[in-house]
Formats: sequence, structure tokens, C-alpha cells
Amino acid sequence: MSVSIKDIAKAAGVSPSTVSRALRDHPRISQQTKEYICRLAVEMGYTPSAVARSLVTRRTMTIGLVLPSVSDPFLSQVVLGVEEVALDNGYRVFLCSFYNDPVQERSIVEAFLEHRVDGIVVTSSRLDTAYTALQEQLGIPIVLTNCREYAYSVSTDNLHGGRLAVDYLLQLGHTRIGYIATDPQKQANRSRLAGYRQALQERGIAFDPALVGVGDGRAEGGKRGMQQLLALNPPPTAVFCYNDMTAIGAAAALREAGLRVPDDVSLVGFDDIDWAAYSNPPLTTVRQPRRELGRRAMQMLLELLAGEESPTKVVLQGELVVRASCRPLWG
Amino acid sequence: MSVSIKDIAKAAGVSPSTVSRALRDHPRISQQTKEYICRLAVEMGYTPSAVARSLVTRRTMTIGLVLPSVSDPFLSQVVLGVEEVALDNGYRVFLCSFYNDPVQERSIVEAFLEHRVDGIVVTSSRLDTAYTALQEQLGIPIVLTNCREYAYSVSTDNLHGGRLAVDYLLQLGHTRIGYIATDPQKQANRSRLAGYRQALQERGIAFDPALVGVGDGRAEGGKRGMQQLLALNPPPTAVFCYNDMTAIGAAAALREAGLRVPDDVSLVGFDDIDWAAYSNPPLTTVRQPRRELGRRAMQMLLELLAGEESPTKVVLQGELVVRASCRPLWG
DNA sequence: TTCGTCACTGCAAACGTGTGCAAGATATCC
DNA sequence: GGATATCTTGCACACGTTTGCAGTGACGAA
Repeated sequence: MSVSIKDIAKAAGVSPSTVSRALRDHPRISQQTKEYICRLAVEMGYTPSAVARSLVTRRTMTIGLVLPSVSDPFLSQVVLGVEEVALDNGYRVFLCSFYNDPVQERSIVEAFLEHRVDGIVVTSSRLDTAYTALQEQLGIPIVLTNCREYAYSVSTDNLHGGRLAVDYLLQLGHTRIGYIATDPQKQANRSRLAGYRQALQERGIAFDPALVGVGDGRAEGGKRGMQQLLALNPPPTAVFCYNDMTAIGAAAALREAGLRVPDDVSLVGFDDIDWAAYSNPPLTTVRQPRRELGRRAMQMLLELLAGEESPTKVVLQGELVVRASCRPLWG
Repeated sequence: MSVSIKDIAKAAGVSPSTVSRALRDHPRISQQTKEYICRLAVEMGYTPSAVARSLVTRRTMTIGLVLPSVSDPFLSQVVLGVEEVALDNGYRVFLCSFYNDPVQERSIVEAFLEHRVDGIVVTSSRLDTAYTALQEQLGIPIVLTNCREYAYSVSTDNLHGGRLAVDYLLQLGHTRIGYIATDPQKQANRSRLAGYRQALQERGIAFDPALVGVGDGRAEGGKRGMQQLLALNPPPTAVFCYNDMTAIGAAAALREAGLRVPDDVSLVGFDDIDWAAYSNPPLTTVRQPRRELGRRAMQMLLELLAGEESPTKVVLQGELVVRASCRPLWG
């Protein structure tokens, strides 16, 4: 079918090994033959077979990036960060999304293993702890981002981020503050909630479980969560959302209820996805260093690939980005 | 390093070929040995090598999906559609994004070729026409979505979609209608603009080049494009945007100028990304059958893989989704 | 002339798996 | 009991590369 190194060898009247060396610019091949063979290769439409190469070299120079969903706007910059440093070091990165389904996540990791990627980065895992058990078995390094349950991981300080958001709302005079959560199993959710509780506690405000609505990390869930909070009497005057997507949904629920942001309810998100600055009103949120998250994850993976004992568990700090979705309680 | 079929063979006291057959559930292997070997395989932590397998079978059972950007919300459903039918047919799909850079796009296609994927789907190509030249050389089937310049492609009828949007605005009484474009090289942009012009022409409204603002398909560009249109005297009373992201930016520009949607300016988008229904106000837009786009693309690829002569150039119709971002001119 | 050196190139094995063919073992039939 | 059919397994080669080592020829030096 496709032309191989042997075909070129035959055409050039040399051995396959010479062709291989010529194409890889081996020093002990004469300049003349190199040029001849390279010309022949393009003429014949030769495309080297990475699969044959990997079989003998035992490395693929690829890394697998597994993500919960391609549509997740939070991930775009993370992916960029990963690819950036991967490419700089000669690695290709292939993505695969598991649609927030732990079964698919597992299956994707296995597919990557079968294809013998040199390393794996997984973002926002649904399996988290399971990797510790897998670690030995899989034989290649793997680092998680947005998850601190695993030995090699890089994430943002969610507790600190939660405090940032809620402290800000408290500072504006709000005392009845809601939280719209996501899947309570997610460690990120637990930490942000912990930050929320901690901030309240320091002001001597008792934690009221009724004030935490349940979402799913997406707009739909945010809407439901907000509706849940609006049914309270009285409803909260400010709401901290698990992430920006949740805030999108929350804002829609408020609009449908005839309420306005920030006049009636103040809103704080998390992530600072691209959309946040363009929303109506622009969303106050806790920015995650998304690109840096990706860069650091890939750097850690490179260190592991090089056999270095890498610093485990990098934790980055987020920062509050104040826009227009909050107002003082008695302004 | 990792355990191979030979290791299992040695441990079981049989030949490698027996192990290979046992694991693949070959009918001519006794049930007893099959069970024994399978058990041994999991005990020893065996992971089959897709690369060795592909080398001999000459297929990888993977397809490469190349996209402009993971952050593009339009693509999420397209990807889902592709994966859906790919998985159903035993294919894995690996993604790679080229960040809207034709050079990277080319490089990714080559990487996929080297890794011997069985087929390639590319969405929103920057290379479009170049593939016709490549076609022969690459030796595997490749189908494009969102691009009609190539023999095998599936896309939405952009001209029809543009008409849908502008006809609607005309129907509401608007006559001074703007268009915020993206990169004029993009064929989708040209077609939507053509739909815009055609709709105007049929109502006897002369095309005014000043009424087309220049964006970039993202929020930033939409903002700039809108600012450009607002500088006109008089500004348009309604604006059709190349896509929803552009509309996001346009809305932000209007808000900053102290104008309101739809009271001061009506807005129509294109794509119907998930966000559109949640925006403030909810965005009227032309829905693309995104998931179907992906499904059809992958189906076409499967037909090509099977050697069938596939119907070339599938064109799907979009539909107008009326929400709250438009109002009658004299309401 | 002979030997050593140097610059190139080829041989052959290996990577881990799949598969056609033949061979061995066992059962079946006459 | 021998021939034949059936079931199970092994041999050997192939896939397309890379790479250590040996080999070839030319050329200069002794």
C-alpha cells in the first residue's frame, strides 16, 4: 500500500538501513546519498510509520490528554498550556474526552496505554483516587490536574478560592449567602464549599445547609440550583457558584424570576472562563491560572519521564477578578 | 519492561501464537486454555500493544479528528457526533487542535498520517482547498465538516442560514441591517454574507459595504465589529452576526455604549451554541445541526473506509431559533 | 607492497503481534 | 485395527523501523 523504507532502498539501490540513516541525518552517511535519498523520499511520497518506529524505539513521543469534555470552556487554556510545553519538547499530544463518565475515563486511559503513549495527563478526573491503585500497574507516568487526591497532581487552591469569593461578598455586607454546588463527590466542590464555610464561620455566621443548592457544573444545573435557593424565605442576597457555567445558569434563573443581577442578587463565579468578561453583567469570579495549570502539569510529566523525582502536588493560587455582578448589600 | 505475549507464553508453557489466539477468542483454541491464559494475562498485568498489532494488521482502528480549537463551543456537539458513531463501529478517535493556524493544521494531519490512523475528519479547516491536492498522496480517506471546498464534506447550508436570519429581521421591519463578519477567506463567512445580501436584494435594499463590520469569529472580534458599526451615522437597528461568539462580543459592545438588546439594537447569531439559550437576553440564532454534522461526517468516513462510493458533499439545513434578542422596528 | 586508517554502507536481529499452514493428538467410523 | 475426521497447538514468517557490528573500498604512510 503505502511506500516504505524498503521501497526507497530498492529504488535507490541501497540497503534499508542506509535509507533509515539518511532520512534521520545520521553523520556517517555521505552528504551525496543523503540528498539523493531525501529527494527520492519526497518524490515517492514516503510517510514514515510512527507505529513501526515506536515498536523498536519503545517510545511514541506522544502523550495522552484525557478530559471530561471538549465543550468545557475552562479546559481550553489548560490544554493550550499542556500542548505548549509538550511541543517544545518534541511530544505530540492527543486528546480524548470521557464526557464526565468514569467508565469511559477508564476506558480511555486503557486505550492510551495500549497505544503506548509515553505519559498521560488527565484533567478533572472522575476516578481520582483510583489512579493511586493503578499507578504501579500502568508503568508510565501520569499526572492529574484539578485534583489533589493523586501523588502527581497540579491544581488550584480551591479552599483559598472559595474564601476569596465569600470574603468579598461578606465585605460587601452580605450575610445571607448561598452556594450552588456540583457533584458533591468532586473534591474541588468539597474544597470550595469548605472555603465558603470557613469564611462564614470566621464572621460568626452559622452554616445553613438550606443555603447550598445543587447544580451539576453546567448551566442547566446552575439554573436548577438557583431556583432551589429562590424558593427559600428569604432567599439569599448573594450567591457563590461552583463555577462560571453554574453562574450562567443561575443568572438565567434569576432573569426568569424577574430578578436582576446585581441589583437583587449578587453573583460570584469560579474559573474566569473567556465568557465571564463578556457576560451581562460581566461576572465577578475567582480566576484560575488555567494555562499555568496545564504548563505545570506537562512540566511535571516531563520530569517524571526523565526519571527525576518531581515535586509532587503543585498547588497554585487563584485570584478574585472583580467585575459587575456584585453590589454592596445596602448600597 | 511491560509484559508481552511471549512472557505469558513462557509462563503458560505454550507458544506465543496460542496466547495471541486465546486472547482474541479464536474458535480453534480449547476453552480450557483460553481461560487459563486469560487469567494469567490479567494476573501478569498484560496490556496488549496496539502499535505491534497495527504493524501487522495494517490498521489502527483509530481515526484522527482535527479541530481549530478545543475552546470552540460550536464543536463540542460535532465531536460528540463523530465519536458516537465511531465508537459504535469499533473506532477510537483522537483529537488534536491547530489553533486556527494552517501551518499547525498541516502538521497535525501529517502526524496523524505517520501514526497511521485509518481516517481523518477535519472541522472548520483553514486549508480547505489544499486537501484536494493532498487527497491522492495521503492514501487514507478524509472528510471535512463545515467546509464545502473538498470532495468529501458535510456542512450546513450557510447561504440558506444567512437568509433565514436576515429575512427574519426584515420581517420585523428592519431595513438598516448590519453584518459582523469573520475572516473573509472563510467560505462559511462568504456564504452567510451572500445569504445576507440576497435577502436584502429581494426586498430591493441596496447592499452597503459600510454595514459589514469585521470580526474574527470570537467575542473580541464581535466587540470590535460592533463598535465599528456603532460609529456609523445612523447605526444599524439590527445586526446579523457571523456566529454566536461574535454576538456575545457585539452585545458587550452595545452594553458598554449604553445601548440595550433588543430595545436599541436587535441581534441574531449563528450556530446555537449551548450558551445562546442562557444569555441575557436569550439569543435568537440560526441553529446548526451540530451533532448531526458530526454523525454524518463519520458515517461518510466509514463508507469510504469500506470502499463504498459515498455520496459526496452532504449539505444540511439550519433552522431559525427565535428567542428574545430581536424586536420589531416600530413595536 | 603491506598495513592501518578512515569514510561509508550492509547484515542481521530485534521490537510485539497476527496468521496460513502443517503437525500432533484424540475421537469416530467402518 | 487402520483410516479418517476433528480438535488443538506450534512453526515460521511478516509488518516497517532502528541499530550494533562487521564489512568494503580507497587512500596515505611505512
